[in-house]
Amino acid sequence: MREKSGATRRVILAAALQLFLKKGYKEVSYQDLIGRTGLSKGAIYHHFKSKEELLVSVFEFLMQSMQQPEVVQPELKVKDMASFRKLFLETKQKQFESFKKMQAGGTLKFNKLLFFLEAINENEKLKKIITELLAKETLFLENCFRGLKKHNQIPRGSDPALLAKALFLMLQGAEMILFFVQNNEQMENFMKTYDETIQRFFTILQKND
Amino acid sequence: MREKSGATRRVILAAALQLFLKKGYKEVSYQDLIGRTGLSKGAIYHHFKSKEELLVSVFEFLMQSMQQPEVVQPELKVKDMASFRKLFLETKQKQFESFKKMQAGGTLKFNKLLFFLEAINENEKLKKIITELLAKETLFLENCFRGLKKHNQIPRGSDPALLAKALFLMLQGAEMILFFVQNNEQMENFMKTYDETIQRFFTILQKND
Amino acid sequence: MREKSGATRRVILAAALQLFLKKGYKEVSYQDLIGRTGLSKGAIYHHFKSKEELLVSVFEFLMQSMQQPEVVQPELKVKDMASFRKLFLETKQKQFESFKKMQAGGTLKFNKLLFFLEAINENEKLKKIITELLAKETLFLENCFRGLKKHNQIPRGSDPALLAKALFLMLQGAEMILFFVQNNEQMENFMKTYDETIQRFFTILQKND
Amino acid sequence: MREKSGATRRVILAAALQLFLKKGYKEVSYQDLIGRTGLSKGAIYHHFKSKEELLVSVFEFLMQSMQQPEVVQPELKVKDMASFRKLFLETKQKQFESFKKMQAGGTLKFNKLLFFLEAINENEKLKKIITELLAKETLFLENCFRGLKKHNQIPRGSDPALLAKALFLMLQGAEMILFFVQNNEQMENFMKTYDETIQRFFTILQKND
DNA sequence: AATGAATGAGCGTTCATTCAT
DNA sequence: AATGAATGAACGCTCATTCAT
Repeated sequence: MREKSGATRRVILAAALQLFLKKGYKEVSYQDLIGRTGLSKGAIYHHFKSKEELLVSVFEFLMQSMQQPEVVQPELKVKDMASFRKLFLETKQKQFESFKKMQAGGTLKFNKLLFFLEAINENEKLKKIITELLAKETLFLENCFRGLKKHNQIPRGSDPALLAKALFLMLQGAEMILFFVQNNEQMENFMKTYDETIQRFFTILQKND
Repeated sequence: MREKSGATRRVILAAALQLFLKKGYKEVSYQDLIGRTGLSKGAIYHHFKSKEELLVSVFEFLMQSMQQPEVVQPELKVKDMASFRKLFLETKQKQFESFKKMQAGGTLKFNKLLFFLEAINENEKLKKIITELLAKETLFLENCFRGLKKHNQIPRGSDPALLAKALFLMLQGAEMILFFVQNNEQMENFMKTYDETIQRFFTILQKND
Repeated sequence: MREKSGATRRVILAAALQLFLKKGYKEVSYQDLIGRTGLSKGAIYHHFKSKEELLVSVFEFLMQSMQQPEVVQPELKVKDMASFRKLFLETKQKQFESFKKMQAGGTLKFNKLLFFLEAINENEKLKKIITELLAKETLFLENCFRGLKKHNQIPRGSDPALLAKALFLMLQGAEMILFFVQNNEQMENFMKTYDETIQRFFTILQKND
Repeated sequence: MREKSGATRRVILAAALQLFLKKGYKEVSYQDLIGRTGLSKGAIYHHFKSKEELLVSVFEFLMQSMQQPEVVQPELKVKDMASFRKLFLETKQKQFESFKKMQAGGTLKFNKLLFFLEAINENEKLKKIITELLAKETLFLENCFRGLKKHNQIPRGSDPALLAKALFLMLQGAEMILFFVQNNEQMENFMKTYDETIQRFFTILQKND
């Protein structure tokens, strides 16, 4: 039965995404892709004319799920640390779930960091995409802090942008440490780490009120 | 004689280190190593019986230079933010320089992150080494904060361990972003980023005194 | 309807001819054919059931244009060297032009020799076609020499068949050298070479009158 | 047993030469080379770092045998048509034999023409080598005609250079026809063709004395 | 201690061809 | 008549590793 309407394309993308995140881009061979898709080499090449093109497509595919879900005016939703935590963790949870759906049952091994670094090395264009993603995440945090400020939940004179930047870096650092330390990354570990980091940040922030 | 043998070993290690940091472990071939050392394939195999063994050796070799130089009692040296910044940056600077010396004239392309991630994927043992290195860095920061606390430079009731952890994560996050954004990593970029991050951290810490 | 079908067939033939002459048979892929015709793989296979069948068809198609245009009784038209040259060059010119028309605007890259050799290797039947073509060219020359003989333009006792064979070989040799030496074969180069070769031949022939 | 002193290299060259002449450059795969040499793919790549480098090396290897054997002053040896024929055929014979020796027992399938054309297409440098080879052959013929002229064996006023050029083209043409017509090229066929062509040429030359 | 010849598995990619639609 | 999805063999080439010298 000849597939239509991009179904095969999506099968390849999902398989490639899982494999790339598990083993890294370089380490994934067409043999692996064949094994996981059940398709022939030729079929894969029919849809993506090179491994690099596949990488770029997978990347864009991934970005759809990594995208900060469109949170409408976080500055209105965040009133205190509790609502901040709630919103942030819910948002991340949604990300993971939309990502999980993409995986279509594959194991969620999630070595995002290695994959991103390799992707950047391979194709300049992907660097820009990642940079934009990171900027969006920072902006999201900034808006949250704006909400907090309005409710006097952060020290007077604090700059939401600065706080956002700081927390963002901490979150990134924490995530990175996870990649170094964990072997079988699970969503729960990430969520726990995010939560701890946010709490740590607020502890510091409020220590001297 | 023995001396000479050790010398060859070191030649290989230095070449491998440069190449691993530049291209990543997987991407480096024996061909590359031959090109940079001027030695034969057999000679390299004579000193390291596999690529993985070479990786481990290079890693240990690298760790010597990455090692937090033995700073004697940082808690005695740090009195205020200025002396904190000074000590931290000087320490990092020394690290870079000892590393530069190892490179023996090679270009300092420094994709540490990719290399670390690949190394961890390749060999479990290396994960432990990295984890220890990170712990040492955190401890160093903690001792610095202890010095600050003694001089009442941080809010009363603040936990030096907590502050250390937070700053450490921010520094890691900042370093990571650098790898994503920079192309030609230079020592200067790292130093500048470290400095900015520290200053940001203190701005937040002192905002509400 | 039927017309249209024949038209597609001709589109494919023309594209294949150009490509075969430019890159050689083996080097031309269906991808190339798709690129030049704008048709799909399936469409080409619909008209020619294999690459070899396409080759044979292209070959026959080419032969129509390579065919010695039906020169009526060249022995009546050739009276001296001047009329010989004129007739021969005009005939060749017509060949080129009919061929150019076939190309439908494509660049006239004309590596006939490579194409012929590959074609022969691929399909025994084509060898016969080429052999017949060469025989026809020789016969044409022979008839010309008969005309010359009638007007006593060649040494008494000379055999027109022998002269034809000799000149034919020279022309073939000259053409071959062109393929070795030229990069971008142009009709002008061929015409010039033919002319020079004929003149050389007559110089030798008449040296001792 | 590890081979030394280029023996393996020579094995590869001889095998490649036979295969290239038999099937043409493009058509020969590393699988073919492995089959004929008994070596592994890696071994061949150890000696020639690409197929193109192998082509160039084979070409130079071939040229040693194709080289017009150093005939000392042919103009002194050639006195009449008989001695001309003798010298020319002996020289060709020597070429074939030195070439046969290179083949080391392989079948003498000799599709020189296809191989040359492909080689030229592949690598510009080889074109120059061929051109020089052809020039040398022409010069050899010219010197022979000089000898004939000295003994008044050619029409007064005839230019040895012109005669050489003409005969050379005829020989090339004759050789080319052979490639089109023959399937299993044998030395004998070539020798016979050369001889016939020379005789034809002289018949024409002397027809009108 | 050091060389470099040899191995063979595996890589990404291209190819002519088939066939359901 | 025409499309394009799918196949799988074959391609040139690189790789880490072994080993006789």
